Amino acid sequence: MSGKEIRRSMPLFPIGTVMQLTELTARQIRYYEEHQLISPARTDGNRRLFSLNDIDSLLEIKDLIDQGVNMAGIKQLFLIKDQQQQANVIQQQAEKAKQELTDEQLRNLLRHELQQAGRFNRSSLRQGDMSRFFH
Amino acid sequence: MSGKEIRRSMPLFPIGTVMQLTELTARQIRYYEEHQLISPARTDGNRRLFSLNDIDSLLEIKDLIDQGVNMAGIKQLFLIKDQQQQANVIQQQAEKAKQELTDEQLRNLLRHELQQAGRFNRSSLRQGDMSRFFH
DNA sequence: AACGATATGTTAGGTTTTCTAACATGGTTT
DNA sequence: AAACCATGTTAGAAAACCTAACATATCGTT
Repeated sequence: MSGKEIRRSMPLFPIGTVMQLTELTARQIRYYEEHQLISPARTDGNRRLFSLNDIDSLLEIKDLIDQGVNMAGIKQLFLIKDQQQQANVIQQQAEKAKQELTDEQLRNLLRHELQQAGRFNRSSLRQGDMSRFFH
Repeated sequence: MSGKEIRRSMPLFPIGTVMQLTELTARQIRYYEEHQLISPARTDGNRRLFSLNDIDSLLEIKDLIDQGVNMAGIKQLFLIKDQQQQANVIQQQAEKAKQELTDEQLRNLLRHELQQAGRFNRSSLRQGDMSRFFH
């Protein structure tokens, strides 16, 4: 339950490993970083550490480059993808919020009804109290 | 479908990353390797590269050491665990083989029965042929 | 209490990997 | 042809890692 699991965003891999995993050269990887397509973390000693997400991005970049897309194009595509993801997150949050709100409302409703019932009971208990006929 | 996915046995992490992930010192990690509790791969330049499995093992080792188990004990525990896993694999293979055999047998049975039925039909068609009463 | 073994720390010297920065180059675009 | 883009190549420096050796604290055993 602590920070043991490996998250997709954890900086784990040195550039050498990433080179093998992606079949990109160090030069290419650094160039793509230079153009802000990725933002690998750094060690205290200034060495790059890549996450699984970074590797995914690099593989996407590689694909797109193979298809003739240039840096600017890839940047735009990534922006749009981010926006979509952002939209998805918001969508999910909204959904969740709605769900929670519905629950909340349900609880309110329930409480309200109980109170109503309570009044009812009270008034029904205090038989003979005609104050309810006056405002 | 190619070798893209990250397997638990892939050598990926340098010792520095593993140190952070496991909170073990380099000295400890190398010592455990010396005692053959792990066998990380090496780069061409002789640097250790650890897999997710290695990291799992190291976390287990850490746990066991915290519980007072020594190298020899851990080695035995790992041996037993390996044997059990091995047994499980064999068990699964047996199960699978049995399944396949059963299917095969079923097919054989079916064929056999059809042949029998065929004979039956034939014989029933060739009414008057009494050879079946002789051996 | 002394001893030896175990697990780990520490240090030293050497090698590999990675870093930045600069310049080189082949293909495109203008 | 000139400029640009993506990448290669090189050089020098720094970080990370390697092995090997020696140091040390904590044990269990004698």
